[in-house]
Order: sequence, then structure tokens, then C-alpha cells
Amino acid sequence: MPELPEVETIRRGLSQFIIKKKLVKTTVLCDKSFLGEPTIGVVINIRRFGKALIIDLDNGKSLMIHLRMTGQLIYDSSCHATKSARSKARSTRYAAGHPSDNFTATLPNKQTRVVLEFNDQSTLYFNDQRKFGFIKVLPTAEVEQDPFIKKLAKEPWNMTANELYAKLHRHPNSAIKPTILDQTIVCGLGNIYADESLFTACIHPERKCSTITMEETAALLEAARDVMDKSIASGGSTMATYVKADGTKGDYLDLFAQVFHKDGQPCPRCHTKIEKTKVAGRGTHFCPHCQILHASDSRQGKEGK
DNA sequence: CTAGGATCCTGTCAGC
DNA sequence: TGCTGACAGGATCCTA
Repeated sequence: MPELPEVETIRRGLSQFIIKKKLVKTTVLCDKSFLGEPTIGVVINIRRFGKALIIDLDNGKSLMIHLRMTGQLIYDSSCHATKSARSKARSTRYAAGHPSDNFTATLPNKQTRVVLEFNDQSTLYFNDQRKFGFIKVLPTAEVEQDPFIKKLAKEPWNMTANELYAKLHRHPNSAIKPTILDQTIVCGLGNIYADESLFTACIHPERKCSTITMEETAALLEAARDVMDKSIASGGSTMATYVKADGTKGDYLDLFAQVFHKDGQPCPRCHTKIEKTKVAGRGTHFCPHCQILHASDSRQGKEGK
């Protein structure tokens, strides 16, 4: 699901395409996916707070979009049925979010929840298989007071190791992984980048926060910045599926991930097999050799295997 | 206050 | 083939 780098990728791409265009029509195909009243206005800015995207209009309203697990935004510059074949041939697709065939499928389709149309007849589709994501209309002036936005922590680039260390140690008995997934602790990491960051910093995902040292905190923060910087630079790991040389589909994620979805494959550092387990209900990938679990981290009620 | 689990929803895949 | 349960790149709500 889209994490910070994917949402930033969408923000940059959409900025090129829809700023200064007028949103003229909103079609809501799933009531649950759209909160508030549809509105009409010119797009003047696109911002991001953590994993939330904000589209500001010139009428004092903003669209807050959260993709959650399976949301996608697919911009299509081609026009609708009335459009000529010539302009269709020149159509542009810009898609990001949860990777799926929807990026190239005919739209709208079964998973399309909201359709936003602009004055030049281009279209932004909000697709979301599981309906966890949403678009919400609210006054621009109130965006930063929104409960979700308001409690977001700083992003890794703006946070010091001291700040993160203090926050981690407020949850001494929690495992490190679910703690860094908490957007009020540090903002932007999701399941992929949490695993990747912990791997890079050589920290076992089940380490208790109380055992994380200042040095490890600094390494973790740097790792988080690094993996997300790399992903943003390459257009986000979920930007699209790509077609491999043999004609089969691949996922950009496979190209840069070191551990995520790599269980059974050799660790890039030590060649030990990457393992997959479950930590706090989330699939978790790590190298059992590079990422050591200290004796003091062992938990009761957990049967070893 | 923290910590853990259930929950929202649809689709896909492994195993029988 | 059909059924079943597990699982899924997020966040919130409820309970102890």
C-alpha cells in the first residue's frame, strides 16, 4: 500500500498535470469513499502531510485524500467517449498507489470509487479495492486541524535522533517495528519501509523499544531517510508494475527492496536466508543473522521454533 | 497512560 | 471445480 514515497510521487506527478485546471465534476460511485459535499474549483496547490494528499482549490475548499491499503490515483488525460481517435492516441496515463492492473485497465471499473473530471476533459480516477481509503472535502483553513493531520509526528528528515529516542522509550515494552509504524511516533513509514529501515540499521523488528540505543536510533533514522529518498528518486516503489524482458510482469518493489517480499532469498549482506514472520499482526521480513534479537527482548508466551 | 487485538472491505491464492 | 482460511505496503477503535 502506498507509503510516504508513493504519495510524494503522486503529488509531484499530479502537480504537473492538474494545477490550474478546474475540477468541474465529481462522480461518487461508492458513498463510503467520499466524505463531504462535492465541490467545483480550480486546483491551486497540492500538498502532502505524511501519507495524506491535499488538493487545494481556489474556492476555499480542499480535497484530502488518503489511499490507505489499496487506494490508487490514476490520471488520464484522454477524453471521454466523445473524444476523437486522434487525441485518444495522445492520451497520458499517470498512475500511482497500490500496484495492480488498474493502472492500464479501462476505467472506470469495478474498483473505481470516485471520478474527478477537469475542464479540459481529463480525468482523475480514485480506485480502491478494499474501500479503506477516502476523499474528504474540507475548508482549506481547517486542513491542519483535521484530527489525522494534527497528530502526525515529524517526518524522518525533520526529526532528530534525540526526539525519536525519547518517543521510542515512551513505549518501552512495545516491539520496535509496530512503534515506528505509528504515525504519531514518526511519520511516513509503512510496512515496506519499516522492514527496509530496520534491515538497513541492523535492528531486529521484535526488539523492545527499551533496548534501542541512541546509536541505533540515529542509524534507524538515517536508514528511513535513505530508503525513502531512494524510493522517491525512482518514482515510488508502487508507481506501476513493469513488463520484464520475458514479457511477464514485475514489480518495481522487487528491484530496490532488500528484504520486503524477499523471504527465502539470500540476505544481500551475509547471504543468510531472509525470513518472514508476523509482528504485531503485520507480515515482517528480516535477516536472522544481521538483525539480532537480544536475550532481553524475549517475550513470554512465544513458543520458539 | 500503554499494549494488543479486532475491525473496516474486497480480492487472491494455497490447500484440501 | 468448489470451498475454506489466511493474508494483504493503513489506521482506528475497543478492551484490559
